[in-house]
Amino acid sequence: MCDSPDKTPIWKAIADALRSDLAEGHYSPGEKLPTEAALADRFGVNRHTVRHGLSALVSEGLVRTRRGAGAFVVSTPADYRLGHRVRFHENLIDAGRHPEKRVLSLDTRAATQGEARALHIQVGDQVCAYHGLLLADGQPLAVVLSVFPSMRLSGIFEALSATTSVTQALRSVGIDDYTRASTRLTAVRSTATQALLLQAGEGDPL
Amino acid sequence: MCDSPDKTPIWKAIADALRSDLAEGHYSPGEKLPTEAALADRFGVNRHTVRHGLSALVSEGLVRTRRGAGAFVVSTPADYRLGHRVRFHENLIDAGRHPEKRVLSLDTRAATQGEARALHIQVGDQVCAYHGLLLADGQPLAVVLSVFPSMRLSGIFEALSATTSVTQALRSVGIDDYTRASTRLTAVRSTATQALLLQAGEGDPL
DNA sequence: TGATACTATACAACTATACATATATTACCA
DNA sequence: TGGTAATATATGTATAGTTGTATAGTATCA
Repeated sequence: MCDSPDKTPIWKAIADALRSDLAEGHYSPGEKLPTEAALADRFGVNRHTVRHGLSALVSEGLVRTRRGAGAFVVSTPADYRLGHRVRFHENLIDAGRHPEKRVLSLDTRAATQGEARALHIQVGDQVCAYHGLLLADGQPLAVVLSVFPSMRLSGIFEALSATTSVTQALRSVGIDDYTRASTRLTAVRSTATQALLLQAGEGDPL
Repeated sequence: MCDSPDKTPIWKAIADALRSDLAEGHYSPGEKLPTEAALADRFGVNRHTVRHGLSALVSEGLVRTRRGAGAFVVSTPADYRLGHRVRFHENLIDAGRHPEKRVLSLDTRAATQGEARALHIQVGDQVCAYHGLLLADGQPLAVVLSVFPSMRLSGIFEALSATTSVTQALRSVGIDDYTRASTRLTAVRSTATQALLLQAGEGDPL
């Protein structure tokens, strides 16, 4: 009965993610895609799973592979923008809820090993850890924890300190900005990637 | 035969046995448990019975399974504490930088104690953990870890499955909708992710 | 009769590893 | 400078192992 929400194979999700990358012009024709190993690492899956996804793109004629060389873009899907106006899930979460963001704490401390590795910084380097709670209509929607390297944030901190004076008032604005800024991010690679993630199931880089 | 007046099902007994093994440190965090086949052989039962027991541990958050890889002991993270500074880091990404979002992994698992408390859900409830990396101009800006209660995300999951079924055609539309809908989530997501990471500690038993 | 618990079998999907083979890069030498 | 060999890199292929899922069957108990 309950058709399990995860029905998309990982390889297909990967194919979709790459296809959307192509459509976004992230890779131009003739350009070389990342190696299978790199992609496998990025998606946290096995190389064969990536290969499966790549082979789909190859059979679609979007990508061509050359043994020993790599995978190259042949053409970019043009029918990507065509809008079938199929409003399926327009009301997934919105439905007119207004979000709220609650700051639980903010702290400056040294980066842990994992964070350092992820951010390409030293283990001891200072990072800014933000801990917050996201609410929708008063209901907790998610706990959030972000870690930023202090170095790269120095400029931002200045901007922030300016805004911090407003404190709470800033909150909504902050959300707005963040939202807008990350909207692009989301659009860039999200649905496919998200689908992939859903399936990916913790690709811990052990 | 089963002549014994068993009141407790076999699968539960198996779960208990494994749980006590874990409690006694017989398996260290991150370590791989014996395969289902091996366990089935050891306990002299069918593989599915072992799976039933294992799934209990999984939903308890003690164990995590990866298809094709095996079952692993979840690394029990010490709850970390953040200080009480109040500052903001909201609009980091704009400032004209080129943002990128890279998905590291996505996982569905049981909520930890802290997460459950923050989200007002039960400890065992399923949550969707998203792990990503935020880049600006190609440089890693932040690691993000978000935890969402699966219940409240059911709509999104459906939406995703829907889009994947329609494949590409829906995608552009899906992205649009998704973007708008998940804008808030994204804002949340970035922060939430962190919490998870810190907890996960990302044990690198490399 | 029906529900529950377990068994049995089969297949799909993903992982892990190893090796073969083609290409790219570098080092070396004339 | 130019050509060749050696090395590293990347794809192609093969094999085996593991989890996920689906289906069907049997035994027990209420």
